[in-house]
Amino acid sequence: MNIETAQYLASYGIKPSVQRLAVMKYLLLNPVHPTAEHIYEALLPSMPTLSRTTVYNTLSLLAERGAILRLDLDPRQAHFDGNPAPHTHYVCTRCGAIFDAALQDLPPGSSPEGFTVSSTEVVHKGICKNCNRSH
Amino acid sequence: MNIETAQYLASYGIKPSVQRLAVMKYLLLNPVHPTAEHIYEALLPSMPTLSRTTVYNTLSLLAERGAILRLDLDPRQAHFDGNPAPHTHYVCTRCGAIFDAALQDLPPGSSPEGFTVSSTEVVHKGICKNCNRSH
DNA sequence: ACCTAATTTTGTAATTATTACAAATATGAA
DNA sequence: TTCATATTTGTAATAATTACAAAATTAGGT
Repeated sequence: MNIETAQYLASYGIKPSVQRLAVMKYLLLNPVHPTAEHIYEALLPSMPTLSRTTVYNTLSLLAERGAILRLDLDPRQAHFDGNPAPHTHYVCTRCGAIFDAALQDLPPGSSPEGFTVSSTEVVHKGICKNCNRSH
Repeated sequence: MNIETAQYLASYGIKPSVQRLAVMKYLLLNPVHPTAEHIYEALLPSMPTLSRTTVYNTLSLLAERGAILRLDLDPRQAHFDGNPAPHTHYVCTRCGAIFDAALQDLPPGSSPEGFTVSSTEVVHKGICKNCNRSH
């Protein structure tokens, strides 16, 4: 598993380290779009010397190289997604739950002239099943 | 103009005040997706007693009632859009410029079961014409 | 116009996510 | 091992936003 993760990182030109592997592995195994703080707290028990700064640095590096996505789903803090393939997100504005869905092919948009698109994010906000039920 | 703006606010169930009219008018006249700080600094010269808190409160109220949009385009701070109709945004990751475009009809997405969508945001990130030119 | 109640604004202080930075540690090549 | 480089750590700074209470404004009833 570590070897696989190391290969995955290598495919994005990222040198492995204990911390980088842990963060990447956490994102792959927990597809809940966690925040930096969430990841830090989850890893701390098994890596007591881990620093918050390392988590932030690592997430920035991973996102920069395209191994993960940094999602602006929430004005308060960034969420991260171990699946770098573009896809659609459904965000419950009541409980904060985040659901994935396949990204439908968007109709060709009329981008501003000369604009080169590098990534596309589609976010649907609303109320999830659970929150709908408990009116 | 103030009367029109007041009517506009009223149509969203918002009582007018000097500050609310100023913020709303600023957003309508300056469709550049400003931040709260940007609006505060722009209005300050003509309203020296204006408080930052009022700008934040007003923007929250306007967004809550649907008179404006709060956009999560940028992890650092929220941007606001005086046009509450859903539309697509193109964000230049080099210079920060934001362009509008009509929202293409999205193909019917497979929302998670029981999820009620209330708003949809489509953001394309990339490099704008100007930044492309100055390689 | 006046009084009172309710709403809105103001200013300061707190909160919170994130970044800057320098020292400490770990890694890899020679 | 030794030296140079890359990475991690911890603390302090930054910056957007919110909490909150006091001051000011507004609206309705007399």
